[in-house]
Amino acid sequence: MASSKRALLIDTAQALFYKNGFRATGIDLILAEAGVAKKTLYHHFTSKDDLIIATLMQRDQQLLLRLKTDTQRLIPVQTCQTKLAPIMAFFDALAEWITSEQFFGCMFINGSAEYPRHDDPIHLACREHKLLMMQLIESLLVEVELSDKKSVVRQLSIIADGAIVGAHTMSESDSTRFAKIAAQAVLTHFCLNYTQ
Amino acid sequence: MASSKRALLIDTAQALFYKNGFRATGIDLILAEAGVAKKTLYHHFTSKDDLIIATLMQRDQQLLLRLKTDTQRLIPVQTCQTKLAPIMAFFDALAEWITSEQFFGCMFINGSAEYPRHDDPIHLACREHKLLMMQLIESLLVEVELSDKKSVVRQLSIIADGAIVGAHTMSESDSTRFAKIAAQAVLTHFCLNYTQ
DNA sequence: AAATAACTAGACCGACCTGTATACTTCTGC
DNA sequence: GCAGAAGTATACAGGTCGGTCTAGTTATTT
Repeated sequence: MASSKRALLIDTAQALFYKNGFRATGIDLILAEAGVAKKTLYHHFTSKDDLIIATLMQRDQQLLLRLKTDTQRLIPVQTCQTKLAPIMAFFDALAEWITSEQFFGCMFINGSAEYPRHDDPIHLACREHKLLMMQLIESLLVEVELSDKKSVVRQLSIIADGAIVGAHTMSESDSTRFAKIAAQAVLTHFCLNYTQ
Repeated sequence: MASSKRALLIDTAQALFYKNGFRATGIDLILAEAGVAKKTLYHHFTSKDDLIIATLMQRDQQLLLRLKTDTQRLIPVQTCQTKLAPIMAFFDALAEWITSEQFFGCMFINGSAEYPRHDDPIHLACREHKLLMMQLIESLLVEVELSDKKSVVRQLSIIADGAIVGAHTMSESDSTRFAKIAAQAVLTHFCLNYTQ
C-alpha cells in the first residue's frame, strides 16, 4: 500500500473537522486520534490548510458518490412522472443524508463560513464542490423539458442548500420534506410537459 | 450614556466576527480596533462567548429591522398581485442586502457552522434568529390565502437561506434572482386566489 | 467634596497553536 | 540484503489564545 497513513489522516481529519469545525480542531488531536506521528503528517501535507483541502476533496467525492448512488436507488420508488423521478429521488437522497446519525450540516458551507475570504483556497475548494453539485442536479434533469433549464438548476440548487442549512442551523431535520415540495412547485411551473 | 464602551465593543466585534469569523478573530484584535482596555471588556462580558452572543443578538435585531424596513419600501414597486407584494418585496430586500458592499453570508449560518453542537449557546442563538426570520416571512403572508401556510413559510425560509448560502459559498450574488423566481413558483402552487 | 463606578495600560499566566528538529526504527523495492 | 523511504517518539521554537491581576486614572453621582 502506497500511503495508508495519508488516507488514515484524511479520514480522521474529516470526522473531526466535520464534527467540531476546522479551526476548533487542532493538529495534535487529529494525530492522537489517528495514532500517527506529527512528522508523518508534515511528510504528506505541507500545512494544516493543505490537509483541510485534501479532506474537502475526499469529502466532495464521497458525498457526491453517495448522493448519486442513493438517488439511483430511490428512483424506482418515486410516484411522480417518470422523467421527474431522478430529481425527486435526489431530494429523498438528500433527506436520507440529513436525517442520518452523523449530520453537522454541509462541510463545504461550513468551510466557506470559517474561511469567508472569497480568494481563500479553502473557500474556493468549497465553491468547487457546490459547482459539481449543480452539475449533478443538472444531470438529473436531462430528460425533463424545461423552459429555462439553467434557471431551474439554480433554483433547485438553492432549495437543496436551504434544506441543508435549515436542518443544521435550526436543528429541524424535516426541512427536506419542504424542500422537495418546493422543488415540485418549481418543476411544475417550468416543466413544459408536466402532468400532475 | 450608560455604557458607550459596551456598545463600541459590540459594534467592533460584529464587524470583525462577520468579516473574519468568530474563532479567527481574537479578543486582542477587537480591543485594539475599538481602542478599549481588556479589563473593560471583561467588565461588561463574562467571556468571549458572552460577547459573541451579545453581538449575535444585536445583529439579529439590526438585520431584521433592516429587512423589514427595506421590504416596506419595496412593496409599492412590485408588479405582482397586491397581496403577494409584501413577500416578493422581501426577496428584493434580501437581494439588496446580499449585493451590498459588505456581505459575508449570514452571520447566524456562519455561527452555527463554527459552533456545530446543537446545545451550544451560540448555536442556539443562531437558531433563535432563524425562527424570528420565519416569523417575519409569515407576517408578510397574512393577506395571502394559502392551502398550507406553515408549509409555505418553511419552503420560503429554505429558499431564502439557500439564496444567502449560494451568494456566499459560490460568490454568485445573483442567487436572489432565482430565489425570487422559486418563491413565485411556490406561491403560485399553493395560493388559493392567485392570478398571474 | 467624597465615594463609587468605569476606565486605561500593561504585565502576566497557563494553555494551546502550527510547524520544525533530532534521533531512532521499521518497512519496502530492487 | 541493503539503501532509501516512511514511520515513531518527543522535545522545542515562536506565537497566539482567553482570561486575570495590579495599579493608577477618569467620570459620575450623591
